[in-house]
Amino acid sequence: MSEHFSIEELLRLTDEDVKMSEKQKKVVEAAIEIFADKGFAAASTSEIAKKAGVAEGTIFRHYQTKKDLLFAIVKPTITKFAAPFLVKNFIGEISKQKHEDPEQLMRFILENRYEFVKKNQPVVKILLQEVFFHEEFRGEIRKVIETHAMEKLKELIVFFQEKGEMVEMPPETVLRMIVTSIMGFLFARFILLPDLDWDDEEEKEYTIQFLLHGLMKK
Amino acid sequence: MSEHFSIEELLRLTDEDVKMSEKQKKVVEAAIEIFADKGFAAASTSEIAKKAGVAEGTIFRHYQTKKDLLFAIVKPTITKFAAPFLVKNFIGEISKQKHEDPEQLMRFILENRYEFVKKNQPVVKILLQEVFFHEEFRGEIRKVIETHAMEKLKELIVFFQEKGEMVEMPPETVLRMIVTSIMGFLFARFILLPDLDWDDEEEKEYTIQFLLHGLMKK
Amino acid sequence: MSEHFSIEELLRLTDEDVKMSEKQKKVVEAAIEIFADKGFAAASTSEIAKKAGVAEGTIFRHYQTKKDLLFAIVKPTITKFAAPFLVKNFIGEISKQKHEDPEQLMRFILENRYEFVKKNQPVVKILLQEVFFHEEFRGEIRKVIETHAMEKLKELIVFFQEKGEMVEMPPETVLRMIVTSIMGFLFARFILLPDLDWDDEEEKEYTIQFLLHGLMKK
Amino acid sequence: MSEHFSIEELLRLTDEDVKMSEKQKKVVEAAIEIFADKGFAAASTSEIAKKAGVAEGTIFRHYQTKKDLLFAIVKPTITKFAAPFLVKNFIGEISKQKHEDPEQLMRFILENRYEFVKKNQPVVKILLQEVFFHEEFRGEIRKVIETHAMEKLKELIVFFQEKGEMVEMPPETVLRMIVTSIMGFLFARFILLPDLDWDDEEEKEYTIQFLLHGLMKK
DNA sequence: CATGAATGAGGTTTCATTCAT
DNA sequence: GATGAATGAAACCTCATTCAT
Repeated sequence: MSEHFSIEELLRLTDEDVKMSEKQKKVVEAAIEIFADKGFAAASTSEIAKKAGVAEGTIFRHYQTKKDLLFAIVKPTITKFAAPFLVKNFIGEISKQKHEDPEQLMRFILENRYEFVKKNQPVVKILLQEVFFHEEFRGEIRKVIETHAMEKLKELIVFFQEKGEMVEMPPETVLRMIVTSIMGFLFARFILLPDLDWDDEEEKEYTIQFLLHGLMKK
Repeated sequence: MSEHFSIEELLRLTDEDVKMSEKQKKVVEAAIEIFADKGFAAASTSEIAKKAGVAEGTIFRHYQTKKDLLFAIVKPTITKFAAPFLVKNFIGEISKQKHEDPEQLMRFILENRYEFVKKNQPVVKILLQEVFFHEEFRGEIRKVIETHAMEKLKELIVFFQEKGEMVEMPPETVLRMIVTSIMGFLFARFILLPDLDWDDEEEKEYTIQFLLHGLMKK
Repeated sequence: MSEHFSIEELLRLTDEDVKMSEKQKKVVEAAIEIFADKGFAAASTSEIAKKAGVAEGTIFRHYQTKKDLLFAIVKPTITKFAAPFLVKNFIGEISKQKHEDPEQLMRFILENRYEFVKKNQPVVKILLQEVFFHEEFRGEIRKVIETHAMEKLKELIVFFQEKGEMVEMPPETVLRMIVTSIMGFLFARFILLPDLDWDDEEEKEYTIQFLLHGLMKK
Repeated sequence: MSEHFSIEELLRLTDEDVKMSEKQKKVVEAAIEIFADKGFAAASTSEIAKKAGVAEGTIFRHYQTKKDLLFAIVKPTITKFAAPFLVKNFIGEISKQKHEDPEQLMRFILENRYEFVKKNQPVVKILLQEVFFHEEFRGEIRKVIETHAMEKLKELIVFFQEKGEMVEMPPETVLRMIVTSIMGFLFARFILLPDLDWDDEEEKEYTIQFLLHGLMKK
């Protein structure tokens, strides 16, 4: 992938929605709702068709199989979820401006992914549910996340550790703590207990505090 | 219930559902394997029967529906997962002996649940996969965990906070950090990346360190 | 069959209940109830076993197949239903004593069969339901009724007609009117509308009146 | 509903459910044949499909359950069976033209229902067989027959009785005699002994004679 | 492009019957 | 004699997918 895509361009790129007919959009919307609700395997194409207000056959005009429909929905989200880390320039930019301050980095990541999950709740839910069952997803995630993003982040962690600001743990472990804490918050907030009465700003702040205390030296 | 059950006794107790015939055991084993592998909805009873080496009808002699089979497998695990927190005396004991030392408590919980998940990997995986789709599971978890265990733990947290040893956050939030960090580790270790080359003792130690740094005052 | 059986002997004969073990009796009782309720084909042996309080296998120790159980229940009733007409002596007796008076004959038949159906409601219901589906029943009925009873009754009808007391119709047709009227009453009374508030004596009287008016000359 | 429907129009009307595809018609035909032959519970959808020359799934595209198929076949017949009594004007008409003559009325009913049963033998057989097992049928019959038709007929009977032409019995009882005699004839003729060598015109005439003698004064 | 009837493989479940205990 | 676990065929029904219109 070229290194010169802007984020905007990247997102536009993965938003293939643009080329969709009205009916196709309806199909995707209905499928998202039903997949999120009862899971891929328990969802039936006829139910999707009914909810979308199209004929059963119409789905298969756009997606050769039910699985293709799932992939068309979830795969762009995998990419978009990793997007901020993907474009090397972007991380480069970040690290230049903000690496002085690991706190800033963590705040940025949390805030950023919070917004993303908030906006894409159902698809993220589908991804979480189905990642167990589809090697393709795990492969995609591995490819996208590990290869591109992790390296950069690990470099940053090592960089902070060498500056003496961050605790001495294997960078993979540090990464695990960060991801675990952030995803744990988002998971509790949006997936597990979305009906609780959350004070989002406060919880975000606590999560950052916890990470900083847990990972920063002194 | 008598107050003098040890954990060992309790676990043996809940295991004593085991008035199972040979064939029934085979069915349960096969079902666990297949449910864990492809998920409840995508698993077929005929496949389970074949793997168990029994006739398909045999499954339904013991479990009225496929769902009943799932529940029979998963529900005891929910209880057992919460068992260490359930017996009031046990927590009482802990808090008496160890409340001087929150570190001891966290070590205990982590070690304890680590062993549990290690021993029950497939069923825990099934639970994680299916908790999205079966309100019964969420209800059971809510009943078992929140009602009994959480109260006790929250009290402990408040107790530590009042002693000035623990950071000032809502106890629910502290709990979320603890659970998130421990479960995040276990999830990465056993479910998401079980094939990585983990140094378990080291990772457990880091996780504890992270929690202590993140949550303890000074 | 010998001509010297008394009715009592005949009934005792067909009441094989005598040789039944306690469990077998329970099975038959349960089967009657369930067959009458949901029909033979929709009744399951396991349901019968449960209601009878015996093991599933026990049924098949006494009756080789489910169909055998049905036959064991219904066939004696076919015989018993026709019993009053079967024993030649009996009809001979009747005709000697009562042929002066066809009214007496009709009253006797109606009263007699009324008591029988009343006492054997569920089995009669089963017979009516299943006669459509089992040639064996139709064969049995044909054998028992037509061969033995009908001839005698037709003779009687011809006898009355020759005496100028009864309308001139084919005796089969007269028989149809009698059977139809009596069975129609019993069917409405016990099977179709058993919950209505019947004045049985009155309705029996009307039925006799109707038959007499309809079939007697003058 | 307009008051000007003739019976012919009405029957055509209820037949106009017939927006059936070729295959659907085949399914219904096959189902009628098999239901009539072995009863609803003992008929299998796979047998119906085979006889209809369609895939088994095709049945369930048109009828959600096997029971729905049964109802789709039988319910219109219940309505049609009662149709001649349903249209108020029709009975009104009859009573105006023919109430001078109860004989005319009975002849009309017998003739009319004779033709109907003759044309709809298998479905009527199914109805008779299944009415025992499906409360829905009994409910439908009650609704259709009792509510609409019976009242009118009872009024007529009372009318005849007041004119001194008909015997003094409760009108329900008179009705029972009429229905019993007519249905008894039709049942014997078409269901129970259809293979006998019937002289239909003669038997109809005898039935009428029997009813007239039995119910008319002098 | 869209439809929806049709398919047929496969799903879960029921059930009469057998047989070792 | 009685039990009830086990069977496996067959029941009803669902569903992704195809294709003529």
